[in-house]
Amino acid sequence: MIFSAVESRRLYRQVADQMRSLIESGELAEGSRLPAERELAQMLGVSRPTVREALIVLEVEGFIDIRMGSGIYVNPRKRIGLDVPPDDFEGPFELLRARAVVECAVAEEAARLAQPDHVAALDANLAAMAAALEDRREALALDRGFHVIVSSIIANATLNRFIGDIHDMRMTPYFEKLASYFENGDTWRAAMEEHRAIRDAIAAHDPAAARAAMRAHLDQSQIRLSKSFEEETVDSSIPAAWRRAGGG
Amino acid sequence: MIFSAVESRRLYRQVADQMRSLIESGELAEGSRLPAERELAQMLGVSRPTVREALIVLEVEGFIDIRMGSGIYVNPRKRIGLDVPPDDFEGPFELLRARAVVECAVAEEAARLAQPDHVAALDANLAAMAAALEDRREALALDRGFHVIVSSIIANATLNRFIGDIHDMRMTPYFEKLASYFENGDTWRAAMEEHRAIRDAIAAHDPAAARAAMRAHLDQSQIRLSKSFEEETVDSSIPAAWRRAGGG
DNA sequence: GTGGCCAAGTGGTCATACCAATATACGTGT
DNA sequence: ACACGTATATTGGTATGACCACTTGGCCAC
Repeated sequence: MIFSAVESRRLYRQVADQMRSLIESGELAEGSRLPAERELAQMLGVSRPTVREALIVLEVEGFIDIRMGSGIYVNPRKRIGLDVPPDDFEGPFELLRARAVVECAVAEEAARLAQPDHVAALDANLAAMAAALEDRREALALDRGFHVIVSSIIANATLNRFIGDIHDMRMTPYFEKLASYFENGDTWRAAMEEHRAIRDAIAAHDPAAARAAMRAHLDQSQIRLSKSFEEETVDSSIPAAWRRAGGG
Repeated sequence: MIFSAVESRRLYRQVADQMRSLIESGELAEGSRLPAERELAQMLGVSRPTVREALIVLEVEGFIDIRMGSGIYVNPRKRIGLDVPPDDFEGPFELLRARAVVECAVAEEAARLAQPDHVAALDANLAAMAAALEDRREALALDRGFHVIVSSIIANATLNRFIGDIHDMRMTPYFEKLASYFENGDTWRAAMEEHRAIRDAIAAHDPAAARAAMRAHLDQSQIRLSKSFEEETVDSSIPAAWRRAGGG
């Protein structure tokens, strides 16, 4: 394959990922003590500062507890999930299904309540997207922004938070890596056109059309995602579990 | 004071705390670039490894973005605060509206996918509820359980988590106090009957009926909640803001 | 004007040394 | 024999300096 790990070049990240896997898989029992930093450095073939940086990552994420002068201990598994919920990990297909359920209903309601300034916000978002089709980071942020704006029309903090959280999951390293496979200027352009259809339905105060447009957008997103899996089925870096489900 | 900073003796933590404050207070604008690591080290009077460790903390926490060869940039402010949501506090009416949007769609989909064991789980929940109408804690837990079971029929972890989280909010002190005003054996009995209607519609694989039944249940819940406000309008412990909105 | 090349700047990694806090072993006193 | 305190080994914390890899932007050739 042409693409290599885009971001994981940073060594301390690789070390952190490796250790996190060991903890998540249970190979490192809860409460057990890890080897000393100097030993870990030798075992992993890296320098001690690199090991330290990796350990700090895991400490901030809550996986381990570093005690000065004593050692490094594996924390008991509690609710850690900031961006790494180990057990009930949610894959992209699952996310899209959840979005289909929630955001279709949201779009329907938004079409009823939309005010002119809401439509103006959507237009501004579309204009910005048109200028950022080739910038992955910017496009992703604007995509999130569009859906958050639609949600904000309902003016319900609970729904806003949920939809914001869902999109924040796409910013995690796992999804970033996955996204690098199938996101490009063309896919963003298609997504933008689907956004425009949603905007038009909302501006026309047509609930049924808004729901349909949102549904179409998320269906197309799933199709784009599926295609990327078909093209890259050999890549073992994508967890096989992600490919299950998806429904239709 | 007796307690001193027990933990912050670690220098890189102090540095991280200091920088985090600057970002949160807005003194470091979003998107702006920080000085180079070497300069920061000199400015703060610490070594470069210490600065790096502090920066890694902030990166994992999501405050900054470190780009190799380019620099360190302040991330746009997203939802970072997990335990301090005083601003966009969500009242019970807002919660019910969010539930109406999401759970109606969920019930509709659940009616399509329900299996016999799902219906059996709902029946077991109803039977337990019938025996716990006078036990507030137990009834509340069973109510949560019913809605989680309905959600679980769709087998989508994201939705399950969202609905579970929403119901968990009702366990907070604010809601507990509020609930004590209007929850009693009669209200729980009414809720149980509405649950039964939802169960019947799901068992009959009737999506439209399931949606309607869920809608009716949440509408009735809102009416029960409103009634409690009418009766207790003198109680200042209930934030006035909660009374706004609610729709219908 | 355009394109490619190169060099300055920046984060990433390494090696080593020493300091500070903790844990353990040992020896002394009771 | 037991309790306590000190000495020492172990381990994390910080510092210094060097070099590598990547990004960026300007310069130069075309």
